[in-house]
Amino acid sequence: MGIKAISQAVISRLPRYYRYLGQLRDEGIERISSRELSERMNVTASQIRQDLNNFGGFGHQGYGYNVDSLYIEIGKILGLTTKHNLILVGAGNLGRAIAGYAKFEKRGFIMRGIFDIDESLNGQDVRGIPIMPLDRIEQFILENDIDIAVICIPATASMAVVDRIVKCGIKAIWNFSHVDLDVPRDVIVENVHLSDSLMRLSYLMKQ
Amino acid sequence: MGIKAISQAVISRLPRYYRYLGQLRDEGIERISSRELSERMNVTASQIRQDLNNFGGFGHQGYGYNVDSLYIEIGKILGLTTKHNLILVGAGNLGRAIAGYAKFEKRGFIMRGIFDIDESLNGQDVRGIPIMPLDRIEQFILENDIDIAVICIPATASMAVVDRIVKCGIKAIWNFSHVDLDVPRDVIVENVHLSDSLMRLSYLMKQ
DNA sequence: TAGATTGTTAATCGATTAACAATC
DNA sequence: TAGATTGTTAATCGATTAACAATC
Repeated sequence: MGIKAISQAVISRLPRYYRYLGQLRDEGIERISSRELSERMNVTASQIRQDLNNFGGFGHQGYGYNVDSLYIEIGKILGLTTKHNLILVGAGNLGRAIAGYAKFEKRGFIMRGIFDIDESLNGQDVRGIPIMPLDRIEQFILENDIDIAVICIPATASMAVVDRIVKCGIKAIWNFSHVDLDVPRDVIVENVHLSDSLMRLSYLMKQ
Repeated sequence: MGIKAISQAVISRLPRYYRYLGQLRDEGIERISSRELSERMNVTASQIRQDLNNFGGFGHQGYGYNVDSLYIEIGKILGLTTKHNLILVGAGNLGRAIAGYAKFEKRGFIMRGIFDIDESLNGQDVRGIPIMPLDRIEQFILENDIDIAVICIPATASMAVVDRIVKCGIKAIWNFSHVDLDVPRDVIVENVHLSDSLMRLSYLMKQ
């Protein structure tokens, strides 16, 4: 194949590069060397060059990297040029906060529908996105070409819903529930375990 | 000192161990071997034993680990036996969702006050936690022994607020804003970069 | 006791950093 | 051109896995 596997460590750093490059662009900075960027980001210049060279030679000897084009390239690598249709499962506080966050749409993530087990929410909406009863979720996924589901329901309820939506061809799950989901190998799960994060903070405070 | 530094990788795994042990306890399971736990958690038994032995020998040869006492020990290691007073900065949707999440209190994290630049929210509350104007934040931190601040405001506003609260002796920041905060070395920052997480998911979907 | 399983040392693997020839 | 900086190889460092003696 020629395509070598990219390590999780590298993948996790890509969004941060993207964020810094976006900021440099906003500041009107045209070019940057790996050394300058390394000082801003507090990493080694060597790491930046190694990371980027996993995906191609974006730099120019003696010049550095063009901020604008590197920003665009990393955006492509991250898949931000592809549109994704999302659904949210769980219209609680956290779910509503995420559905209400319009900025994701700039990056191609479009929230199409919200599902909740509480039928009394039926007919309500968040930012114009309708809240629907959970038993219509399969049909909605198939009819609206949904590929990402955001899971914001209690841990005990998650696995059952995930099993159902995976059967409909959902490709990725952004999981906010406090449980590790068991899915087929070709389904992506990205976890946001808030309580784990808070415990980590708690541990670090003791030191 | 005798205390060797614990790697970030190990620290990040601790909350997951805690979660699984809590679940085992709820299932009424009394003891577990590193091998059994490794199968549940999908890691190696060797890693589990190595990780735990950073903190002490919690197991018994020929027996394994006592679920209940290991759960308690990891809770202690994570600092969950210490009470922490929190404030929230930013009463937007995400902030309210976090303030509204009562479960953190079981782990000793008690939300004492909410601050927002929008003075019209003054007098409102979330779960009985008062929303106050931002200019009272310093006084509140000092008078209420606050050690953790949760930051849920736009990236552009974060650094200014963080500078102010760090001066009042805040020990840790749970940062939900999309920016890397620059703080003195003794202040802990734990980031929850939701957009980074979504980009990671986006990248993984392409593969 | 015999079997099971830990705690820990050694071996392996992978990721980060350093160095430098290539080259703009 | 001379200086700067990349892309990439080699060296180092750290984390994970394997192995096994200790021991319950």
